[in-house]
Amino acid sequence: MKQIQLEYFIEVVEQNNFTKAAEKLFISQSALSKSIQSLEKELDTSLFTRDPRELKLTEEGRLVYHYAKDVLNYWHDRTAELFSSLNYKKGTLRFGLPPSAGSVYFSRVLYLYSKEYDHVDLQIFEEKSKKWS
Amino acid sequence: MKQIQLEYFIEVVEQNNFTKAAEKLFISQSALSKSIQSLEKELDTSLFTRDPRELKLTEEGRLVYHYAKDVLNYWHDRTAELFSSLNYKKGTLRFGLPPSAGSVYFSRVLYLYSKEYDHVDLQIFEEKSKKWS
DNA sequence: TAAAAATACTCCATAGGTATTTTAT
DNA sequence: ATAAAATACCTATGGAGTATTTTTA
Repeated sequence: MKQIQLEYFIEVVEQNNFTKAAEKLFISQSALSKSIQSLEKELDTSLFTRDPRELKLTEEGRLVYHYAKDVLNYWHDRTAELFSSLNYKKGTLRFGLPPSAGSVYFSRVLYLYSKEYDHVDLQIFEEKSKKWS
Repeated sequence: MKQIQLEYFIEVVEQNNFTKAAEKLFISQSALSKSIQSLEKELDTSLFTRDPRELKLTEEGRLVYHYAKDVLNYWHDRTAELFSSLNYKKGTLRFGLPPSAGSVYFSRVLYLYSKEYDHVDLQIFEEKSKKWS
């Protein structure tokens, strides 16, 4: 059982829809589907009842959801503590883009970055070039 | 930061020696070395002072060791709870081998199995074939 | 019949292995 | 000179992508 699978599973539960969750996660619907299937296989249970009309968590799915939130929260909190104990150079990464480009093109990268370095205060903004200082 | 890196790091600390830790982990010394290096790179710190004569944890290494023990314990405990809540078919896997073969040949497989399925009570024994029942 | 998930492939990054080199006493 | 870690190089697996098919209200 990998962290990433639990992150993905949580997003599917919260969106109650694979396709929307995949968008939020910036991965393909196919990749997400396979990831959840591998989790179900490992737990030897099914986490959702799949109708094209409605996705519903099973009883086991509910258990796994609470478990996943719990362990990931713990992991993230302790990790944040570790990074501050290490006097990790916390800081703000200022990241400017010309308005015409639109930060949407960078979303996947920024998303991945913010997951990896969630102890860094990431600010994204768009402004005319004269404002940059 | 991956679970596996933390498991490896803990073993190196507890053996105080890369080569011995690699044996315990059933991976090559090279793979272990690279794994610890990637962890050091990610944390942007060095975890050991390396002399060929003595390996010593740095101050940061000590912090990371306590962190690693903590988060992995939490992860394992919660996971064990999840598996029992799922009425996971707990049980004993009895695994017999002819004495001549020697279970040493299966050690890597068994080691990996026991890490993956640590909620299963795994018993390993060697006996003459007449005793099997 | 349409929307959503599953499947069939292809590709690539990374974890691992073996063999060899470096390092410090 | 030696023991231990690092490095060079190779391989294979798993996670991701695109395109397509299946499913059922």
